[in-house]
Amino acid sequence: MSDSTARRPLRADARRNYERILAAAQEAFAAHGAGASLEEIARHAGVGSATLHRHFPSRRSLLEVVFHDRVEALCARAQERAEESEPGAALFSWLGDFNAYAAASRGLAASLLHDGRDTDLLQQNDSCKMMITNAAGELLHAAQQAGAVRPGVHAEDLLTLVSAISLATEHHDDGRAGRLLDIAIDGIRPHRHHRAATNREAP
Amino acid sequence: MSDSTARRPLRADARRNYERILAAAQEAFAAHGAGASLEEIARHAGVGSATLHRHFPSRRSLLEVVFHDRVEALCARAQERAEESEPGAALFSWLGDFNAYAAASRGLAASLLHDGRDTDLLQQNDSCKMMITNAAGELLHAAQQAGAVRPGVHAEDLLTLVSAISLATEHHDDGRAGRLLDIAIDGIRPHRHHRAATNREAP
DNA sequence: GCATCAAGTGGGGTGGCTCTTCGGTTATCG
DNA sequence: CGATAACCGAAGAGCCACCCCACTTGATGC
Repeated sequence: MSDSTARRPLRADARRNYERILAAAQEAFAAHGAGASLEEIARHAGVGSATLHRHFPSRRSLLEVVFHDRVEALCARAQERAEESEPGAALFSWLGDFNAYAAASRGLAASLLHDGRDTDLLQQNDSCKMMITNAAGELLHAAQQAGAVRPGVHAEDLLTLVSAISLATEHHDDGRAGRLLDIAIDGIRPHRHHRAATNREAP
Repeated sequence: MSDSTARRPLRADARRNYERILAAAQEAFAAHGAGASLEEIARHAGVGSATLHRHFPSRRSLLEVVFHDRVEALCARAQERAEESEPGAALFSWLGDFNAYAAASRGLAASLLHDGRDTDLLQQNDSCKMMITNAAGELLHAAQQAGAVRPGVHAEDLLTLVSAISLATEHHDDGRAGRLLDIAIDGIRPHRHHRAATNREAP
């Protein structure tokens, strides 16, 4: 194994500041979204902005750590869903979980879509995105095996879609997110025969 | 009718600057998205930033005018689609048009989702959003009448969904936008009888 | 205990952004 | 051609992310 988490014991005050920044960031992102002021976070944590930038070289790296625990819980939830339901239902209800998590912690969806322009070239450490993609991928694969989802759909596409929905509905308090998610879920269900081109069923 | 377009003849140099700013903005938004620097736009237009802010009090108002022509064309396209195809096909192909337009002019999708936080309270002049919502609404209504789209879907929801897809896929050059759009379209189609839970069609 | 010193810190600087103010310029009209 | 109101942009206020460097402090060996 690599020594990624404990490269060097990290001095006590440094660790303390690290945690303070994290707490302040969690609060700020929840209150003002993923674009919250980093300087404000540093101020609220009682450290200089230089300290924040040393611990977290980019806004993205901060988001990554802040959301890590939550993402881990979400992935664990995927496991539970897989065990307690049949594949199709497991995937669909987990997508609901995802949406709920994204709504509860603003900025998560934006962070997952990650616009690419932030870190420009280094994109190896987007562990959150990878964790979720993997979790979604397993549920999706099982659902496809069971015939509850049609084969053409890929995990990344699905994740992009629900992230996009969560991001777009972040500011609407009506049930829009749920309705759009339902549309998306119906959209990945298998086609039932595609009967004829035009249907002329009079209601 | 009101005198909205010609309240007062507008001095010649003012009109000239107005057009220059618009041209520079079009270019900048296309190059850097809806968040492009206003100062950079002013610089590139050869005017002071004060002039830009006088003509366009908010970023949103600038986006509105820049995209107005394009949006008008898109709405006209909706009319054409309605006349040349049956209702369902008209809506679905127009959604493709929408996506193509959004991809061609970056920032349009972001502008339509408009996050709300920009102008905060005054939202009466989002004419672009209204024009598109109306155009989509007509196509949608016709499609629902014809039974090609299920009744529960609302125009605003549909617009939010496709805007979200366009925005999320803005940075991906693979066919992701098209695939997600297909999912969305399948998602608004009427359920076909809901026959049994699992289908067992052997191909 | 205490001296040593690298790891860690934050004040302050740089440059960029949005948006406003205000004295000077200029198109327009009598 | 002169008056005047419309129009202009340089300069500045108040944000922001990010960086440099002299100073502080926790860890460690004696």
